Amino acid sequence: MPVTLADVAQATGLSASTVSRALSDPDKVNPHTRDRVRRAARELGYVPNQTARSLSSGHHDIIGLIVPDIANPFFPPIIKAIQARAGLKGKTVIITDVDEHPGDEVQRAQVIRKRVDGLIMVSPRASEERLHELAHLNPIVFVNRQVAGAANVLVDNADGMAEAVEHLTALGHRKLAYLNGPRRSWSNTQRREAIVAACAAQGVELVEYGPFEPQIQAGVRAADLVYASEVTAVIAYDDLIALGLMTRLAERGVRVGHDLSVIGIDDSPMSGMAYPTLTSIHVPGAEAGMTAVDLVLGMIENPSDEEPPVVQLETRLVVRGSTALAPAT
Amino acid sequence: MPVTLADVAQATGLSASTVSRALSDPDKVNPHTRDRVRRAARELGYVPNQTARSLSSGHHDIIGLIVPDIANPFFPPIIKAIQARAGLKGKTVIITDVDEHPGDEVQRAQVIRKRVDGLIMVSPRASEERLHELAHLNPIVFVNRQVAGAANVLVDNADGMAEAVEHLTALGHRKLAYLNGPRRSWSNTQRREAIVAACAAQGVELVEYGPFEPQIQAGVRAADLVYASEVTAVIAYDDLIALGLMTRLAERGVRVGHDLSVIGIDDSPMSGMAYPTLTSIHVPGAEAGMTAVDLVLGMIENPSDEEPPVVQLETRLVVRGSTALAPAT
DNA sequence: CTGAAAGCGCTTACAG
DNA sequence: CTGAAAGCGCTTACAG
Repeated sequence: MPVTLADVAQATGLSASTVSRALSDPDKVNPHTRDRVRRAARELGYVPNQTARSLSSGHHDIIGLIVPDIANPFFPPIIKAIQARAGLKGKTVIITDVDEHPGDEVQRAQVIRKRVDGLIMVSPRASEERLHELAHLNPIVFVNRQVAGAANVLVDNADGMAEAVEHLTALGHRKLAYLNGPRRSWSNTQRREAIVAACAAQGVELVEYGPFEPQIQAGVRAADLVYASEVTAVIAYDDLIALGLMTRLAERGVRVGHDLSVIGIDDSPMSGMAYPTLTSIHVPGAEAGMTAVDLVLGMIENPSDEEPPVVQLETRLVVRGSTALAPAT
Repeated sequence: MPVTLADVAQATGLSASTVSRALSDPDKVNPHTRDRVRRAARELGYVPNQTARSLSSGHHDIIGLIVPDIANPFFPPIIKAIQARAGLKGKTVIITDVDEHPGDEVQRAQVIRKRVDGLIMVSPRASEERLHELAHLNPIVFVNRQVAGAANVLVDNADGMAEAVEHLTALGHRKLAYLNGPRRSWSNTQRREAIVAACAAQGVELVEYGPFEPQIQAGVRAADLVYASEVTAVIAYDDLIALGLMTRLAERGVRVGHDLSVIGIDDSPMSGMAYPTLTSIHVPGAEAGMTAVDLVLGMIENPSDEEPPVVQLETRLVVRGSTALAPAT
């Protein structure tokens, strides 16, 4: 039923080979022939069958993207940046959401790898051991997660975290809490180590709570722990936890940005819309996504046995309304 | 390099046909043979090439999903519901985000249609005329958008809107504003007609503003118009606009849920987290998504020339903190 | 229950 | 510059 290459060949009286070339490698064909083929193709409504093309050419012009949770506002900007960048280079991206199930990450990657030319995995939750299994399948780049020996786009939490602690110190805070992200989360380990170091360096007392899932509800739970403690400032593993925290504290009569200061991480779009607006550590997600596309395309075009590239990006603090002078004691 | 069916055939001394059957249609093969094949496949690390399988079988076990904007919190729950439901039936879904470009919707659909068995389009922005072009390509179902003669999962805005106006009337509001969504948006037309009808029926005065894009920033702009007007309550095209509105009004000293009542639409996860929490009209997105999967799979399995199915789902009002008694005049 | 053969719709060396 | 042929890795009637 659908129009095939053979139909176009027949209509023009040319061979399938020539039609194929005219359409996908025009330089190898007489300009006049090329135009004739193109016109016929258009008239017949010919659309190449990508599946057949992939099978014979061995490439798909598709990049696979695996993310933990598209409902987490940290990811959409990254996904969009990746799609935009890939589109610019003529590649399509197919997205898989694994719903925060670490076990699914590797399995889903296995399933789609034969359909894609390369993979990007953003903030994977699986163990490094399991991620290693993937490193040799396709060109693959890991974003926001260090995997030894693989291509990585990493975000250095240290700067932003140091700025955050510095900011709080300058406002007179002497005792603060860190709300941990998920147990075994690589990002959380990075963030935790950065804040411990920053607090030690700046002589600030630190208490920790958690682990908490990166969800608003977890922040709501955290609020009661914070309420019962004596800290004057809180840094949360991410904006979602921070937002849940603020909501619940408001219910209990705590004025965030007055009685208590709160800092989130990710600088997601919602941070500017919360009440009060949320001071947050900006993580360059879109930039990381674009970089990942460039890396993976480079690896596809130019498969080498050299050490895979590793790119480091920086974080920085964005000050808004949720941080203020420590209350007088 | 990768292990093929032929490798497994050779290893077992069987033909490729038998190996193929043992793996994908086990009932057609001697149980003993089947086990032998499976063991060999496992040992060799054989993974079927889906591209080849698709080319010869003619199906992909993939459903294509096209959404306007994954960063809009209305969509992730729908996407997740679709993925979950499809996964249950052994299908994979590939998501395409068209970044609110109506022109891309049809084009992207054309591009992926040869790679998928069916399409789901959620809240498409393109003209009905253009959408009609797609209706005959694949099995396709349109969610949250009426396209005559095609399979539709629709959401009836009338009930929720009537409840919203009723709720405000009961609180003493007599003059309210509707913030329109995008010009030419089908949903906006539905919502607008529903509110006009509800206000007329209940004797409430209505003023309109907009069009506004479904983005927080648009709500911020809307706030100043509302501020300058004399309404005591506002219903926004969606939660994002409502949230932007609330934020900006708070900045200007208006106490939402006291001086002014605000109602959003979509009941997105953020509505419970805003301050005050946002009264919103619940739209059954997840349910719509699951229904769409069932419809499209039904159409794939059972292509008929009968009238494509149309399912209607209901909306309802969820009351939270942003609506209150009209201020005494 | 199993195998040989054709075919899915392309691409791409190889000749000419 | 163009064509005939082989091949990508499977599936699936058709025989036996």
